[in-house]
Amino acid sequence: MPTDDPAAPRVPRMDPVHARAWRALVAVGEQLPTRLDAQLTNDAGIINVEYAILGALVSAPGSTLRMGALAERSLFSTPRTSKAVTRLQKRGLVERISCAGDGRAINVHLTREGLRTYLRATPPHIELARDTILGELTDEELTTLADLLDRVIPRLGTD
Amino acid sequence: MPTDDPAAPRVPRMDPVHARAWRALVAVGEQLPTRLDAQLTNDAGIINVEYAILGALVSAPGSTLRMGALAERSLFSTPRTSKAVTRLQKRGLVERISCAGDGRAINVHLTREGLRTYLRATPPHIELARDTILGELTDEELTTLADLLDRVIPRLGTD
DNA sequence: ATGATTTCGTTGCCCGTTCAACTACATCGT
DNA sequence: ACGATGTAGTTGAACGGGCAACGAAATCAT
Repeated sequence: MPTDDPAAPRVPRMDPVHARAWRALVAVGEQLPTRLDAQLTNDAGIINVEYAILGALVSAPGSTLRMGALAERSLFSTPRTSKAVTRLQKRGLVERISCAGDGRAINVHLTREGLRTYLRATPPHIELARDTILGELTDEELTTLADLLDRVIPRLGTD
Repeated sequence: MPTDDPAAPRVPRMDPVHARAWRALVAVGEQLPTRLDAQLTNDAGIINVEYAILGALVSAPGSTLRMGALAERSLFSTPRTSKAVTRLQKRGLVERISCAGDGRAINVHLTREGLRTYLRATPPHIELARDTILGELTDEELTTLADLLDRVIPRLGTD
């Protein structure tokens, strides 16, 4: 009795070891961003891109960063960053300042309100990370996980 | 000289060990879905949700699954699944069959074209997984990664 | 100098996702 | 039997992201 049931045809299958890791990564990819955005929206009315931008500005000298540096740091696309900055600017959390030296460049500067929002969003964000990551994993396991992921991630960005 | 530079105020910081793992997970969450969709669109004109749906149907008895089972299996929201099925149906890859026993339920059935598309999409998908995951990691490391992620993932869906 | 090329950033269009109604059917209680 | 509650699935509005086209300023070549 060969197993060539037409309803379950022989289909190319991933190696089980790979499949397990792959499924897990995809699950993270599908669920984590949604979860993050929901939490941040709830706590501070922003989403993850915006939080990342504010965070980058907070730890930048003069609370200011050029548009491109912002995008590069956060690994976000340029249009995505630009539009996020526009949203933040409309809410007064950030301001665009044209760069003296280079007419094309734009400096993004964190306002006091922006800092306030970031400070308000951060504690629950940290809590979420703890409750999600550390909840089940030891420090050693977290380090192992980070080590492994850090070797996978660079391969995601390129062809 | 206290380090209370107004431009770099004391801000709540995540534990470095956590921070590293967290950053890595978020990076996967931001980059992997985009990458997946791009690849699948290129190879078969579908996106990941749709590929997952086709895949679930392929390994379902009778190539048929109820709407809800489809959503639950893939961890996708119900509207998302419904709309994806609509798209697949418009392209003839899937058909809706009203359930005899329960007037509310809908059975989703894979067409021959749908199977063809799935079979066309799968090999490059596997290649992508190999080139992305296995590219740098040994089988043992992949197993470790999957073990760790499988303990994190359940915590993403709740609360 | 001036035209060609490259770089920085923005915008428009299209599409997919979410969230909150909403329809339709089933089921439960009495 | 019949109204109340619950469940399956769909739909409409708002919104964010990708891609490609664009404008504007700097740089380079001759």
